[in-house]
Amino acid sequence: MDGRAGVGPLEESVGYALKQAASALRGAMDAALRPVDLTVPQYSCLELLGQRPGLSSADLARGAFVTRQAMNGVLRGLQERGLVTRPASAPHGRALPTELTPAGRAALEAASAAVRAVEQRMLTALGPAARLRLREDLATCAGALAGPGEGAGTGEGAGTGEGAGSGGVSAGARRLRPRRR
Amino acid sequence: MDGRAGVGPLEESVGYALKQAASALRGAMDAALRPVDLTVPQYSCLELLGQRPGLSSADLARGAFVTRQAMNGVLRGLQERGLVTRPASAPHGRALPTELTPAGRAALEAASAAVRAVEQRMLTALGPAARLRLREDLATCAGALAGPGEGAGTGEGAGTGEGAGSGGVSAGARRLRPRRR
DNA sequence: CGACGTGTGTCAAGCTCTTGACGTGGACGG
DNA sequence: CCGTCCACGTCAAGAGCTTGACACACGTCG
Repeated sequence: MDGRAGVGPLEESVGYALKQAASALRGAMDAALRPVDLTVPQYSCLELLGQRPGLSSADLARGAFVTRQAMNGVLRGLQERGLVTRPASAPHGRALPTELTPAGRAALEAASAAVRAVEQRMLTALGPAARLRLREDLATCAGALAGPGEGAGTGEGAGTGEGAGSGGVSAGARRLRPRRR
Repeated sequence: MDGRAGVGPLEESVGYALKQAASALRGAMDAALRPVDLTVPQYSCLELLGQRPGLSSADLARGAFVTRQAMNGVLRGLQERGLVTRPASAPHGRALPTELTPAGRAALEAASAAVRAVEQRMLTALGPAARLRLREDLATCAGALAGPGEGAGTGEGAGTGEGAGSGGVSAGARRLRPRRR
């Protein structure tokens, strides 16, 4: 550990800072969710279902930034625990609308409180305006990265307004497996 | 997929936006690094070594936000490919200082260009001031999350200044699994 | 001088997630 | 009316990472 190498370009990279913050957030969330016996994907799933009941497995997967298979496994585990319910037959297409059970809602409430505390701690040094701007900038970055990779929606992506919502979870969440063809 | 459920609190959460941006960035980086036959951890390792030669495996692990074992596996693969060199015996402690080979430096150059392009695309809608502020805010968030596991107070400095550098990689890169005992 | 704590490298095991491919049900478009 | 395309769900396999535990070296303190 010599005193060489001050701050390199690494610390100047936004991507590195993003990875660092995401890693720290994930670790803190994992630690906070451990007492509730929930992993981060499981919590994401519950939170998604709490705010948008009736989502399908694929929608949840996109919302939690994992693959459909992973979300299916998570969903299966939650279902075995009695936290979510899925009808055996699809009412409309092939999508099975998932919903929270009372137990699931209770678990979500506890987990959400813990996660909210973590997020507050993360943002403790930032003012309200800075938080809002940070959120918007992150969404902008994600939107800018989602578009040109394959050629989906090109129009927006830069504005502060997130014009999503009509679809399942968020229009900007199409990554992680689209596979151009 | 009916047109229900506008934008929920999910879109208002900074943590969610952070996860979204990190996921998009990782996907884009993975796609950009595929032609070079490098994974994201491998690239992180090379980039770290390129900017701070002589780092040990543990230092690299902290810098890439993975465990020592994972970084050791990455390092082994890179060493087999002839991209990095590690002395068989430790000169000082037990730490083996790793360095880049010419081939590794060449691979790093190509990969770094691809990653830089991705980062530029990600930040295409943000001005220089916004980028700098985003980077600082992210570092602040990571710092605020790194310190207090659950015991320390909330009043952590976490200013914009990153007073790290003398040690391995960055002082803010706390352990991935401290596990107090 | 010897004991302790810290940090590092390594082995082994387990798990989760990703990648790849398949079959099926609905929605267009000819 | 039928063919094509797209989306959802599922199975199987593989790789990657994390967890847990061990042995060794250095610095420090009693």
